[in-house]
Amino acid sequence: MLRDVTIPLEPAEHLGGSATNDGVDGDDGSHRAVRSDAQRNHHRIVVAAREVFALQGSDASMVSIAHRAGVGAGTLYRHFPHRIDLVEAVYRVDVEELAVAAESAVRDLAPWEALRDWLDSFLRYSLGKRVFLTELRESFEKNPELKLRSRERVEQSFALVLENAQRAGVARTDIDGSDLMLLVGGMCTGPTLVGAQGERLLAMVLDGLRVTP
Amino acid sequence: MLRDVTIPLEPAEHLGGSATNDGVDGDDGSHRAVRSDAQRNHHRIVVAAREVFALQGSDASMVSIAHRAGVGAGTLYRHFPHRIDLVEAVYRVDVEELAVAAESAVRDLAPWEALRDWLDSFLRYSLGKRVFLTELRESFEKNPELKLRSRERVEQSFALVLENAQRAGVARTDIDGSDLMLLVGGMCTGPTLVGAQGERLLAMVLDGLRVTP
DNA sequence: ATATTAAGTGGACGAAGATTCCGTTTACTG
DNA sequence: CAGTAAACGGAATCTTCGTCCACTTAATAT
Repeated sequence: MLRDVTIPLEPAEHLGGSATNDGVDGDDGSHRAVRSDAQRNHHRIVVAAREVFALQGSDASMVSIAHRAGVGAGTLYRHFPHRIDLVEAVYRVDVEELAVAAESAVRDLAPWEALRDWLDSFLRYSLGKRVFLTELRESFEKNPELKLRSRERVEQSFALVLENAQRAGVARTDIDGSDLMLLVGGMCTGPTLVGAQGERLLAMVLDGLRVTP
Repeated sequence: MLRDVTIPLEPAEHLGGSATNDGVDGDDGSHRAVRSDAQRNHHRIVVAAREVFALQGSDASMVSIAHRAGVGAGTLYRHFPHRIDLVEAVYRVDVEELAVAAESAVRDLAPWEALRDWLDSFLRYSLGKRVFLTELRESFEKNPELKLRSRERVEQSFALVLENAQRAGVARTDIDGSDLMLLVGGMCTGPTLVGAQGERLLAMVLDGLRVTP
């Protein structure tokens, strides 16, 4: 996938950042366009990072990523001031897919089935994207003030499917989306999780979630 | 496997590694007793670590702990070859308390109440001992082969209260102690957990856990 | 007491990684 | 083509982990 869906790029003005200006020149008009080599390097770094993360896990060093991308450390840090920025760039597409899946589930399925199916998608996703969830968790742990876009996007999806089920009267109303994300996300980032175990636990959580008839 | 019941609280032994020469070796006969300064330093390091962890959180450096204990880095590493060994030593008492609480709950309460109460204790404990759970999780993530005694002790407690309820027919039988620990522990190590949220989620988990009448 | 000796000590040291700094290069613009 | 700001890259710095080893000391033997 080289040219992916044009993700609505945001002004990117959260703290310190403005790092992930994704190659596309926003026609502000007042300043120069983004240089072509910068665009190219940005892309190469993301690709290299994806490869290295897949290969070495989440303890890959920044310099090794820079080296594989064929750029210097300074260049990497110019584009991604913090490690988490790079991680977010790598997994942006996946997160977007999850969010879209939540929306289609809500649109196409009955409320309870939408909730169940999307949680199941999330679970299967987690099993493959442990690196991402781990990194996310760790940066958030280190600095809870940090607003992580991908995190918020996922939280929105949790809220979407849950509130949809709550409005339909099939899910208990004393918990909210971030509660549920804490529970399911926490279990999915557990280092010991294996496939069948996740399904068992998810079934139990769904039983606890369903409104008692 | 039977495990030796640790009668004394502060024998100067090493954890981890392969040398599981545990506790006060009674009649090895051939070697010297533990030197008094070694014993003293062991204790001072644990005390210093407790203070530093409480003060700086889990990202406290080993050298800063060594310095506060008034010993060199080498001494610290002699006593605690890995960071997790130190963490376990610091929180050993707390873990033991939890385990004892599980046993008394099972002894003194009805099965379901024992399960509920102990999970609640675990939750309240987690809120205060975030450092411990985080460290535990991280070392386990880095090396899943590692056998961590405190982790096993907690897992045993989960299994105890759960299986007790299952035998009494009040808890679903398709999950086991480590499943439950993954779920509840995962949620408790979440960086965003706050008091009321934990209680809400725990109530839900208990609903999902209770056998449907 | 004193000598012996193995265990214990502490800080210097090297590896490794994160992040910054800055002289040089390069792609746009006029 | 020249001017310029942006981007580059890698050397330099900083921090922490963990090891090593020459020296010290407490327990034991004499």
